Amino acid sequence: MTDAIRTELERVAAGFGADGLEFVLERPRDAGHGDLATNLAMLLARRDRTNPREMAARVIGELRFSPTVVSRTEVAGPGFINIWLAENQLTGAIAEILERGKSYGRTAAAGSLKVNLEFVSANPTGPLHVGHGRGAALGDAIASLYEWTGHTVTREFYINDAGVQVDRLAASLWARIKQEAGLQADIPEGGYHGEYLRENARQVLASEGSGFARLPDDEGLRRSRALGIRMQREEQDRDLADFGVRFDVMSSEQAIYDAGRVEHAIALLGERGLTYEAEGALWLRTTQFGDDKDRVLRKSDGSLTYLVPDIAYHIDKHDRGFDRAIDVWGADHHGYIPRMRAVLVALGYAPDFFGVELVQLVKVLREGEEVKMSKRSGEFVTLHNLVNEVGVDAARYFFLARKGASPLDFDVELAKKQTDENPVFYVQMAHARLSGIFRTAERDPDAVEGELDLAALPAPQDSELLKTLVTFPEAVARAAREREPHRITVFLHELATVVHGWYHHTRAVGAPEGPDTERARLLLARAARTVLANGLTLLGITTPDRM
RNA sequence: GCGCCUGUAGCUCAACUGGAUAGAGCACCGGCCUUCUAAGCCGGUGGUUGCAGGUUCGAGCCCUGCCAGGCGCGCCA
Repeated sequence: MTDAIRTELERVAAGFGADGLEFVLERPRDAGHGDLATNLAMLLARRDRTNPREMAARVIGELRFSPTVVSRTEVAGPGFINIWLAENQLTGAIAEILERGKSYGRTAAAGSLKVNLEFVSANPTGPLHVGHGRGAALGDAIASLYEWTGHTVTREFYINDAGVQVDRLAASLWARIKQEAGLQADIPEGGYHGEYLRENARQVLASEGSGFARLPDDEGLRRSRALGIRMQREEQDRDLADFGVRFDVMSSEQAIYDAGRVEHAIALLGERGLTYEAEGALWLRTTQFGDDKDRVLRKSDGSLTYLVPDIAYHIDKHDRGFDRAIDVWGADHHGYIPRMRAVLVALGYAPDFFGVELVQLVKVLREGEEVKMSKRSGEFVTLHNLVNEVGVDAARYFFLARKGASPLDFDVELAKKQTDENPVFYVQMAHARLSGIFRTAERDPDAVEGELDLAALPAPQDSELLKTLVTFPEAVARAAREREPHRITVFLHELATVVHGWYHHTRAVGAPEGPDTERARLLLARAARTVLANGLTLLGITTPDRM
């Protein structure tokens, strides 16, 4: 809706010799400041060191808006240009919601990108915990935001099935198997002590036979490794599926080794002159590309550092033709970003090819007390338990209610509450109430059609709702641009507030203002229900019709 | 010691790439059910945006220096 206005402002800006100037066109907080406002004139005045209000007047003099688009403009405050839309703009915007339905809010990107979004990527050494859940919710929502703005997304999970961690898993499981069979064995240093491995051990003995525990250590370890990875992977996949997260591609570190891509990566870096030998090790010159020290690729004992398969993996993503590789990482890995970026820049990839979204820790609170997590001892809050307790909708909403970089307090009691204190219920309730209107009217909401008659919507709550609805596509676009899904939860909460106020103060079915108003309010209710549903669906949250 | 993140109402957080009078929820106080879901609505109390400077028409946002918290700084992953 604002495209035509932006285009005209850009034309005038170009006339002032400010082609491509990045000005803001936004909906002011204060309704008295118009439907839209721009700081264009203030930016021009700054450039020319002239009076911003005079510049605003000159800009307005150059603007040629159709009266069917803009009804009025004014200079305001320090030099803002406030713009009032023609009424039929709002009618048209609502018509667009009704027409586009489930796809309202989707926009086509100027240049459609092929995006790889890697998230969760947990070691296959134990159950997913709440931190993984936050990463899963965030990654999935960012992926959806890219899709909603016209890009193609591959959701990808990287399985670290080749490193030291899975060696420890194998040794730990092997020890548990022996223990379950009544033999003497200890969990090794740095191993996994969780109860889940005892259970896995019993499963192995049940399926493979009790003789399994008496295999020679090398064979027992080898087979424990494969079985352990498989069992952990299956459990993780089940937890993710229960959480509503689906991956397009599961990549395996081992497979990258097996395909020779790791050695290939070292060779490639060598060819580019990016490596050197020193102190018996092979080093990578990451300092030339923004890292604060060079990094070892091959240790003096001949083994590779974990950096190498990660490099190979990111080269692989590039080779698969992605324009963007976005990784969702735990915040404790942030020190790792400069070296990975340095490598990819060194290889000549575009600077914005690689991006990282950091996820801060989740603190789980129960009755005001922190539930402590310790992976080493195996006592931690699993995603599975959390979802069982509070449900997928609440878990997703809570994980997405804050930007990823902020630490999150997850109040289990609040998430379970079925009252308006709980934001997810508050938002879903708005949707359910709108659905209730159509039950009362005995109408299928999608069958309510016709042109919206603004004159039949006299209540201030009517116009507030109208104006809130049409900002949804911009909210989506911005959330996508910033990779910040929390902007959608903020929008949804605001919209829900407006819906509840509208619902309370006005009546659709049997509207006292008459049948024209009833017709218009049913259309408005349908549009509001659509937008709420689209926002919730984007975040992977259900849209109940009754609660 | 160095780097990254964070610091906004009693608590949890927003704030549209530097805009107009910093906003929500919870908590607290006071109202509202003959009404499509009171699982809701309306109003009120509550702020030196950690501190001190700087940049400019304008700073919660940018710069500098402090303070506090978290994370990281390995030929571990």
